[in-house]
Order: sequence, then C-alpha cells, then structure tokens
Amino acid sequence: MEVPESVEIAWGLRERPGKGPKRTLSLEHIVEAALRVGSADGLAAVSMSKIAAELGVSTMALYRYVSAKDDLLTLITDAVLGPPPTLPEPGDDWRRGIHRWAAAMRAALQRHPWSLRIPITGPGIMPNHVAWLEAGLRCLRGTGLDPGTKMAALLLVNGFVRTEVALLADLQEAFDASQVTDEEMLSDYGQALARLTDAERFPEIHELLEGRVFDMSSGPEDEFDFGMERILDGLAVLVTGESPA
Amino acid sequence: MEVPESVEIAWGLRERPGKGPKRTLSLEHIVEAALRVGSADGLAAVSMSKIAAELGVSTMALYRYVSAKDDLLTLITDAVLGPPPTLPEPGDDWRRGIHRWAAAMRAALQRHPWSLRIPITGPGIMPNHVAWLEAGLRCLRGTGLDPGTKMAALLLVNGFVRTEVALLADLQEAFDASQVTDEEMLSDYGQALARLTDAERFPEIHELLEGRVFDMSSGPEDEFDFGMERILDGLAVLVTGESPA
DNA sequence: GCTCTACTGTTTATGGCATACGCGATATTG
DNA sequence: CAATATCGCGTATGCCATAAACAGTAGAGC
Repeated sequence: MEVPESVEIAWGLRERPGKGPKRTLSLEHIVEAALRVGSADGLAAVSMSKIAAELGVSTMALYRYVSAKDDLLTLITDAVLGPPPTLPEPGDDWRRGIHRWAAAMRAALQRHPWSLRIPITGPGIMPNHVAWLEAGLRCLRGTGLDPGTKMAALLLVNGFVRTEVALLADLQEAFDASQVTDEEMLSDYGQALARLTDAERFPEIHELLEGRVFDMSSGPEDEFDFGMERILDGLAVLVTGESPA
Repeated sequence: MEVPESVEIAWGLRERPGKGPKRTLSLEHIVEAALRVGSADGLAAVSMSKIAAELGVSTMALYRYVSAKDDLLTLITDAVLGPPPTLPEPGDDWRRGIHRWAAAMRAALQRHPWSLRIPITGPGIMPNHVAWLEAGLRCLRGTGLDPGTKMAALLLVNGFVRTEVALLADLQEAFDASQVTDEEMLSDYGQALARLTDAERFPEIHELLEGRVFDMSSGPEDEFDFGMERILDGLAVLVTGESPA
C-alpha cells in the first residue's frame, strides 16, 4: 500500500508548496549528473559528494531532493532504462515482439552498464519499469498464456538481458584495463585454465581447451542471440498451436 | 597468463616459507568468519573490521592473508558455491543432469543469498567455479553440441539460477522487514500498481490486476521450475534427434 | 507592508570504511 | 648466535553517508 518517497515523486505525485526560496536543482538534474559521474568513473565513483561537485553544489544540498542515497539509486535505475519503445510493431508476432523488447532493453542498459551493479531491492514499481512491463505484456497478448505465466516469462527474459549485459560489461572492463586484444584475453583465460587444471580431474575442460574454444571469441552479439533464441524456443513450446524452430 | 594472488592461493600454489612467527589464522578461518558475518547481517556488514572482530584479531591482521578486500570477496564467492555434486547421476540424460546441476547450484546459493550482491568481475577461475563448469560439461556430454555452444548453454543456466535466487532473496528480505504475510505483500505490490497506473495508459497491467495475479503467490519453487523448463525446452531444440516437451 | 513560517542551501560533526605505513616480537636459516 | 623474513598490531589518511544546527529567502495571512 505504501510506496517509498522516491517512487511517489517519480510518478509526479507529491506536490511542492512554493513556500521557501526557489530551488536551484531538480531531480532530473541530479540524476543526469549522477549518470555522468557513473559513465565517467563507474558506480563506485557515484557518491553524494561527487554528484554534488558535478552540479557545483554542496553535498548536503542533494538531501533536500532525495531522502537517502538508495532513493537516488532507485531513480538512476529507472532513468537508465528510459521509456520503452512502442511494441509490438505492426506486423510482429509475439516472438518477434519479445525479441525486440529484449534487444531494446539490452541497448538501453548498455548505455550505462555500470548501473547494473546497483543491487535490486524488489519488484520494479518506478514509471519506466512499469512501462516496460506493460510493453512486454502487450507483446504477449496473442499467446493465450495465462497472466501469471506471462509475468514469469517476462521476468525470465528480463533476468537474461541484465545478466548478459552485466557479463559483457565485466569483460569489456577487464579488456580496457589490460593492454591486450580481446582475443588475447580470452586466450589468456584458456591458458590460465590450462595451467590450473589437470587433465585427469578435469577431462571435459581439457577437451574444451584442445578445441581452442577460448581462442576465437564468438562475439557478445552471438552470445546474446543464442540465449535469446533458446528462451524463445522454450516459450514457444507453451504457446498453443506452435512448435519451436 | 597471470592470475590474481588469491586465485593462486586458492588453488594451493604459492608455498609459504616458514620463516617468521607462526600464523594464528588461515584463509579458511577468515572466509568462514566472513560467511558468519554475512549470514548474520548481510553483505553490507562484511567489512574487514567486522570480520577481524569475529576472529578476535585486529583489522590489519587480515591483510597478511589477503591483499585487498576484493580478494576476500572472490574467495567468498567460491566458498559459497562449494564443490559441485558428482554429475550426472547414473541413469540421467542431459536434461535431467542439467536440471540437477541447476538445482544443486540453487541450493548452494540459497545458503548464502547475500553473497549474490557481490559484483562479478570476470569469468570464474576459482577451484569450485571450475569444478562446477566441469560438472556441467559432463552433463552435456551426450548432446553432440559443439564446445562453444555447451559453454553458452551453461552460462545461460548459471545466469538464470543466480538471477532467480537473488530475486527471491530480495523478496524474502522485504518480507522479513515488514510484518505482513507474503500474500499480503504481493497484494501490496498489486495495490500499489493499481494506485499508480491508470487503465488507459496501462491496459495490460490492469487486466493483470483484475485477474488477481498478485493476490495468490505462486511460490518461488514454481517460478524456478518454470524458467528452468523453458530453458531446457529451448536447449532441447538444439540437441539432435530430440524435440521438446 | 509586515510578520510568521516553511523551505532553501551550507557548514560542521560523527562514525564507519579500506588500507598505507611503520613498529616490536618471533622463529627459521645461515 | 646473528641475520632476516614474517608475524600481528597501532596509528593515520582520506573517503563515505548522513545527522544537526544555521542563516537567508519567499510566499501566506494579517
């Protein structure tokens, strides 16, 4: 029944009586500044002082707009997501629609991959989150799935997208930190594995290593599409009157 | 080629010359203490000082065993996972094997759900992580999938399990914090949604709300099995000579 | 216009955190 | 026995979130 303060503010409830001095900031400005700091130096650098400095304002000024840092982080996750595209597009069936939904979410998250390190603290109730839910449900309209299953399906896809972007961001970061090409890095991983594992106790892994799986990077794009197609195939089994692939 | 210090230590490389005074601690003791602190008060409470206090030792003593807190966190993630079960069990096909693999991982992670808040920083190279990879590959032995696809499949399942446990832990935490039953909590979410969204802009969500989806909790067990079956169905499409469901 | 009051941004203070550094104590190696 | 590497510890630095007290500002009611 009760929602946190930041949620009410984000939905535009909570009117401000214009009593005291005019405000120099706004939630939007603060969140934008936080996004700039995060993009530049990662989530660890997103501190109240850095954000305030970015805005040319004292640290404590932010607390006139946000009751705690957690509030601000919640706002950030919603801002990062942004509004969903209008889905499904005219000729799309559910499968194409969900694929678009996932791809759009991936694109949005990749603009601020550092934000995925923000721990989630419950079912999303911020405006953009809810709008994405609505868009996802819209894509599943013709499937005949019952409401609970629809929710579960969207949760599954959402989790996949977040995991995939986070993983890719980690690799990218490690790559940027080192001076090697990304093929070399994957190959490094293979070499480390080879050094640490012996063929007797880890036969399957050694088979992998001999297959040079880690030498040629298959590309994150492929990785994403692979998982996506598996999940869609799995969902297709549920949708009446269709069979996968 | 080079692996971090903690990795080498965990694999039992890195011999210690017995020169100075005898050590009063060990990595195992430290990690155990950290797990106790985390289980009691969550990841936020897992600080070097708290761990040291738990061990009756000064904060800086820990740095004789670990080069930085990140090292310790890496050790924690490996300890939480623990060694995998021996898989697949005798009569299991790949599908049953992977299901067991996922269920075992879920069980392990649920013993320390707070640890899922530790950000991952690359492909796992710690002993238990690698052992789980080996076990997963073993389950996929008869599938005829090429090595890269096997890896991608395990990554997909692994991501799903982690996401699911993390999500469930969040809900559980919110539930513990409030004084309501979990049905009431889900219903609260529904009520909040109903209050914040209007039926014109969010028709699908309102349809959900009318269907009372959030009133009867379907149970996390069902949620997990749902996602798992979808992924397995999706993988089954790839495995030659089989068709899902 | 004047006062009251709610609201503004700021300064200062508190307690927690990771960790760099230097200390005396200790136990093995020569 | 002497040299030396390693031990656990105390102290210090600089960051963090945020509580509390402050002086200035602008609308509300007279």
